[in-house]
Amino acid sequence: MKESEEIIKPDSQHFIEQAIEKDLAEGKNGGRIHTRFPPEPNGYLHIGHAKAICLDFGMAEKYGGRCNLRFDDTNPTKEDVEYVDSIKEDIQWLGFTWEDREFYASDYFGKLWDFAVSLIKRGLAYVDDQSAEAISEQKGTPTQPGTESPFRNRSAEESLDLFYRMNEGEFDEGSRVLRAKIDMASPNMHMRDPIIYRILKTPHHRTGTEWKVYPMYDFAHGQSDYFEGITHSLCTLEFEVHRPLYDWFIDQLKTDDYRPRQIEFNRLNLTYTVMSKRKLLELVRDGVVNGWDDPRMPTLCGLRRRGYTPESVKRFVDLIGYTKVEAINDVSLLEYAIREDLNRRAPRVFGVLKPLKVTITNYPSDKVDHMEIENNPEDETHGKRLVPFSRDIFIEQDDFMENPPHKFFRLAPGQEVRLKGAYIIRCTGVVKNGAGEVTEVHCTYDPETRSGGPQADRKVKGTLHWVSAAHALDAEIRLYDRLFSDEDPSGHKDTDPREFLNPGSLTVMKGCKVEPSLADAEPLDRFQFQRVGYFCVDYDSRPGSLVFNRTVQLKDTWQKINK
RNA sequence: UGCUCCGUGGUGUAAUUGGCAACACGCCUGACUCUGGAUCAGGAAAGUCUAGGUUCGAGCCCUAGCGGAGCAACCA
Repeated sequence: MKESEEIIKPDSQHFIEQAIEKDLAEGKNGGRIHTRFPPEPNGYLHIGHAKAICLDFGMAEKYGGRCNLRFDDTNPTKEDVEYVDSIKEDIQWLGFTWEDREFYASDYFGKLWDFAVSLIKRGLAYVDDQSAEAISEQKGTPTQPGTESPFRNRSAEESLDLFYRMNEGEFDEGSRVLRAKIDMASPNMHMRDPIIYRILKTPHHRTGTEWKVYPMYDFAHGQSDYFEGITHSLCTLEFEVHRPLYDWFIDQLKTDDYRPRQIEFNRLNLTYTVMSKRKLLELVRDGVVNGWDDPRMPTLCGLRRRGYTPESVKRFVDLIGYTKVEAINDVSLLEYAIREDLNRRAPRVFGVLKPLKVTITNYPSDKVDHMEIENNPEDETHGKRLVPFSRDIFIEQDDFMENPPHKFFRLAPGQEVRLKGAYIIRCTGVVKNGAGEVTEVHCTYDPETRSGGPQADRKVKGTLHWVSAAHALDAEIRLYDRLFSDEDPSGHKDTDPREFLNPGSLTVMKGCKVEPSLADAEPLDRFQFQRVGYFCVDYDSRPGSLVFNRTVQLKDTWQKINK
């Protein structure tokens, strides 16, 4: 009688949700929630960015707010429109939208300039004429305070004049910078009169040659947040020490109660790969992989080409959570996420990677039958398809052994197996080549055992996938393994991650045989090759020369037993 | 010899905010199965980095230590 008392325990909240709810409860920022995803357009997005994207857009969604897309394009020497487009594509692929809120830090160059001018006038910024080396030396070290620049106390008028001339192109790159005047003795290195503007004469991908000075990250990020009305600026842990500076600039800028708040969370690390843009760029540049979208890459375009679904990526991100602990997440959890998703939605088909010819000696040579086979045993609404069956078929080489070990449930001389969706066959003999290798297997079939037939329920140990030799389509199948053989390739101080590159990360299989229903498969179509794994049609695939990528193997108990 | 952050099964996270350490992945058993997949049932696995303290009671609060990470680009 107490059914209604069942305890509905809300999902536990991570620390950022807790912080947001506390801000909401305290009535901060008028109850508004506004986040932003701020990539620098200098590379392709990877799964670590997906973690940030899911948080930024996810928090906005959950609390009825908005999330802006903002390109952090303050360094024209590294950035390019090529990246802008790919970033937008990847965010959309994940299923998030920024609607019309596509912004650029470069949109604010004017406002940022005005703010810098204001700081100079208030005696809070100055132009420093020293070299990068001199400034760096005066900065001190984490354990020693810095010393003040000889230009630190020059007049606001002089700094202002110089700052204007810097932007007119009068001075060379590196000859002068604008610095915030804070505290050269601060225990926080970032507060030791940080450089906020530098001279850069490379044209900017959006503003061209309009500017000769560009704001540094620290001078652009918080202020951009402020200009956009961002309430929660979520970023990764390494920016923790930047937060006092973020707050310092906001303090100089704010005019009322509104203020954006930076909160840091742990970056995503995955086992057996590298995640820094720099290292990924090197792999691409040096041809270690075939581009940013190589299916072995942890980039979103790589995962997409590999056959990952956006849902599986989001599910994975959801599983790992957000904390402040620097963790390394197991790729096998990612693989679990894609298997879970594809198990539910991927149509089953037959694909034979290493074909072994089987002749069913008592099956008429001119007969072709069509077997009706379910597309997905998990969900009968996926319907059925017809698969041609004939006297000559291919099975997987691994599914036959002349001298099988104990517990080998597959085909062997004298043994019976079921051909999935067709008949039970018995091996009656083998044909060998000169080297003594089995090149063909002879079997007989039992017509009574046809699926749905009178003897269909007869138990046999194994069920094999197969394709009719005359009807099968040739395919190239690319098998992928981990790019690195070490769990944490960048975790070794004195060893280049490349020392751990896995030479077998790509295996190209040619002459594979797949069932004819795959003739019209298009790039990115996903299938389960039954008993083998999940596969996805590659961009290189053409009608008549199909190419598949293996997304992930099926769990394979037999393989495990054999180890 | 500084500052900031972080230490919970193998891994990633929880713990009603001071009240019986839980969940997922992985692993092991068994059942079922026309995928050695999936599914279902069960199991092993941490006593919360260490030492003190506060408290009736500490994973949670305090102190000290140990360990790890980040911080000295005119990168973000």
